[in-house]
Amino acid sequence: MSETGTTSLWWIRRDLRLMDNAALSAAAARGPVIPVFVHDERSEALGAAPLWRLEQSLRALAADLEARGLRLVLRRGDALEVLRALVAETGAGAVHWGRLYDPASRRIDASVKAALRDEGVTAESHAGLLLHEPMTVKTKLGDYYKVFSPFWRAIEPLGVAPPLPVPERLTAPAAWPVSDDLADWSLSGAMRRGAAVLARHSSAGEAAAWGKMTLFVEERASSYKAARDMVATAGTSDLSDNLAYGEISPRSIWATGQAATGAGVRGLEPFLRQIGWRDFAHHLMYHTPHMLEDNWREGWDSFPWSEEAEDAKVQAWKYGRTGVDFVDAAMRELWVTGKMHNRARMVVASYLTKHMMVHWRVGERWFADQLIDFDPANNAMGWQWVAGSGPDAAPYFRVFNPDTQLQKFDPERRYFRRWIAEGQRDAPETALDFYEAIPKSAGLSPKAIRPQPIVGLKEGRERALAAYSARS
DNA sequence: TAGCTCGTTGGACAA
DNA sequence: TTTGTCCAACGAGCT
Repeated sequence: MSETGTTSLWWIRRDLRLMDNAALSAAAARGPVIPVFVHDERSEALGAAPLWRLEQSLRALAADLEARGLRLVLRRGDALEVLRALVAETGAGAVHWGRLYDPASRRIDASVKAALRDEGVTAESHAGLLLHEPMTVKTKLGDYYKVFSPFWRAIEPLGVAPPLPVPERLTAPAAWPVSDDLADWSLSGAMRRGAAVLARHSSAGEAAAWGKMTLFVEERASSYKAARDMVATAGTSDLSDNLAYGEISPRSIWATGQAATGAGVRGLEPFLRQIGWRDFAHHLMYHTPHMLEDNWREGWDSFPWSEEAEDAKVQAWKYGRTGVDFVDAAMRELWVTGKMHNRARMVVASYLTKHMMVHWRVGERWFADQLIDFDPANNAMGWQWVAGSGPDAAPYFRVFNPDTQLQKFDPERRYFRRWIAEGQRDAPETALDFYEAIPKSAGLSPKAIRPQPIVGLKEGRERALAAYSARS
């Protein structure tokens, strides 16, 4: 395209940001950039909350692009067909994008790359989702890692590549291709009533992500190690959904953490280790993609888990009506905020898979529909870790006791009161929001009486342990 | 290679 | 109330 160089498509995946974006930088270095997001419902069936959150992220990115004289081009359909059509419409000579590591995305990447190159178009994928590429981290014997600690010991000393700045020059093309209207995609449709509730509790976009990062470094990092487990305390970075959509990159987080540590801020190490866990989950998904669907350890295939997702007890779990305080509070936090405290995730997962003896897949699917920070690798690894079927060495008798956990990590019952309205005279907004988020057909009311536990803690634990030791 | 050490997140019970 | 010990015994990764 004339004197301004080659026009490139920046194909946006899970990297809705301008900073530290290798694909955007590579495109911008060649000339005009056309940012394009392809919504491909057939190859990526996102749940209700992730779709809602995607819309927020797309809006924020569109505004950021507009401020720099660019537009966000939205198209729906098969990625390769859409990109081909755009190349033809715009005369673009290159397509750049950020790599993903789930099996479906890898197949799409490979086919897009091969087809475009065949047609003489430069097609390049770039790293940026993780601290380190999953294929580059290997044990001394050349295998992939199956245990986190040695994995972390291997990558932590390596440091990470410094983040890239926002490209200085972002040039618009001579003419913009037509774009869908985001509103027509109805990404919030599946959330129904819940969308308005979620909107009160989350903030999307690159600027919001950096706001959280700064707040964390300045006010939370020093007490993170102890506070991160206290479920009623705002002790974490709260960046999980921003990370899930790539509004901030892990390399930027790493660099910010290192700089803060250098400036004397303490406590960043355990936080950066958590970013390492995110890498580890993707490392495992890359090397053992069956982890997303099936037991990572085949030995668990014979375990007598129920998979009745519509069972009344599973419904009670989903709607925070198990009668177990910690579990119910956490499941309601999920309805209202689209997130759940990490410790609470372990507790509700343990209760579902052990006390209730329901397959982790049922819980994993529910989280995939409800979490605004949904990430396939993190979600599958987390569920399999708790269930015992995953790559981890926790002994099978490790069954969380929700009551003990609540005493330990919510001794003043602030978390419980924040989310459970029943029995409170002046229930807080957060607890009442739950009734606005759930379907009216659920027929729940804050005036209801707290139910008795659907599975008692003692019997549940004993039944699970018996089933585990009988496992052939 | 064979042996050694260690493994994110726990619970129950006894002293 | 707090602290220690056992639960049951695998397998990853290193040396």
